[in-house]
Amino acid sequence: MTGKKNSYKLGKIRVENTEKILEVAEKKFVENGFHGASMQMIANEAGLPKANIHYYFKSKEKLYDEVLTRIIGSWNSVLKDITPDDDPAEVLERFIYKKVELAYKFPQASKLFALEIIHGAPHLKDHVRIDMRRWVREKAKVIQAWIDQGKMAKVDPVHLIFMIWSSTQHYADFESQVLAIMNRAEYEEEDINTISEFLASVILRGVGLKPTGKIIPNTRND
Amino acid sequence: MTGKKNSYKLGKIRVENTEKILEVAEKKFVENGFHGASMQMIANEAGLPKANIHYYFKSKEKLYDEVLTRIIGSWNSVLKDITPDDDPAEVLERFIYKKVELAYKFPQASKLFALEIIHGAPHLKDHVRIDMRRWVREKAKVIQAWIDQGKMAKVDPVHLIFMIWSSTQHYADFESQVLAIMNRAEYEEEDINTISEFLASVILRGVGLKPTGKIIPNTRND
DNA sequence: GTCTATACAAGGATAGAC
DNA sequence: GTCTATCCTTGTATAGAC
Repeated sequence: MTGKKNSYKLGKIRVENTEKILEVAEKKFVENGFHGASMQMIANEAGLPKANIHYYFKSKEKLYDEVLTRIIGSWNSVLKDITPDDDPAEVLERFIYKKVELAYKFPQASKLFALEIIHGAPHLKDHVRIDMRRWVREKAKVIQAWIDQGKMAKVDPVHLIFMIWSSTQHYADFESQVLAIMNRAEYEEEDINTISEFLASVILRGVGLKPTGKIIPNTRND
Repeated sequence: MTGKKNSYKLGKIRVENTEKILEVAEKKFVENGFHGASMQMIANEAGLPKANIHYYFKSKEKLYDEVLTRIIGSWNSVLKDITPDDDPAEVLERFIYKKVELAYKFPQASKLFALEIIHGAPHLKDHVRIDMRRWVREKAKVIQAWIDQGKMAKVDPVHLIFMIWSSTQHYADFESQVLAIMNRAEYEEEDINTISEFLASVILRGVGLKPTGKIIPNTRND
């Protein structure tokens, strides 16, 4: 029983430490890039000796991979099940609001992913690429069905998805530029509503739809 | 005269070498990040001994700064003079086409700038920030004038500028993701036209305008 | 102006004591 | 499971020969 209690306690420390390390590592990788972030920096900020980081994660690469994997894993929730019978205005509006919310809540995650893609996605596993392609293909097919039913304007569904991705993520990835131009220290809840409404209104009208106005900001809409 | 001829010849070598170094450095910084790109790599690919890079550029930081400065300097051409009397549809359409063209022609430049901003813009000089803010304010003022004249829908001009930036730059910065999803090895001229037309059509309609159709792809429109 | 050789620091990783 | 001390590589930068 002592053994069990012991391993439980140690297990708890393990979980807490790895959690702390991953959190700090994400921040440091975003701020300084993969090579710019040193294990020493991460260890210091996590309040652990450098060797412990290597104990929990075999190498810097593995640590980075783990950070990246967790980020990607947390994204499979958006736009889960949509069908040709759904209302495109509602679905697209919800998609835009959700993406802006994610950009606001997890800007670091968005940034790290952006860095990875800009560098040519050297750490992205093949299955992720395939999953992403399938995800886009599926959603594009539904959008195309809406177009064929005359529910919305004839536009390329894939480029529409890119447009929603880029215009929403911009507020996370280019945060420092956006804030500098808007002369702000940081985003406020109000900005998030303004941004969501702006993007939803322009994009929906742009594809021949009308914003529903059904979405209540800052609540669960998923 | 010999002296003059000599310094001329040497000057020519200097220009050619610095040019080559800057070109290679830009590529390496984009691929590997600031810390990931070593002076050795850059020297090798430029076909020069490492010490020569230090001879032309005092330090790695200075080299990076120079690369960044040149990129920013090459961007002041877009949307130069616009006035409240101009036709918003024409101006915005030209803006979108121009930005897509830049993303296609200089993807590395776009990527390096994106990396810099994502990292919090630690190397961006204050005057650049100020210039950017002024640029946006000026253009926003003109757009607001168009709105006040009833020429286009009531939308926030600053967010509209962000939207055009983000959706166009996406094709450069997220190139690897876009190409993977589109199942392509690289962009072709045709893609550029498709993208420009898509973005112009959705954004213009989104702000209550009609695409003019005046722009002839792949020609000078500036 | 160019390049070889080298100084010096930083970083990733591990051995081994606790 | 934790941490100190250390190894070894790599990287920036420069001195000094040509």
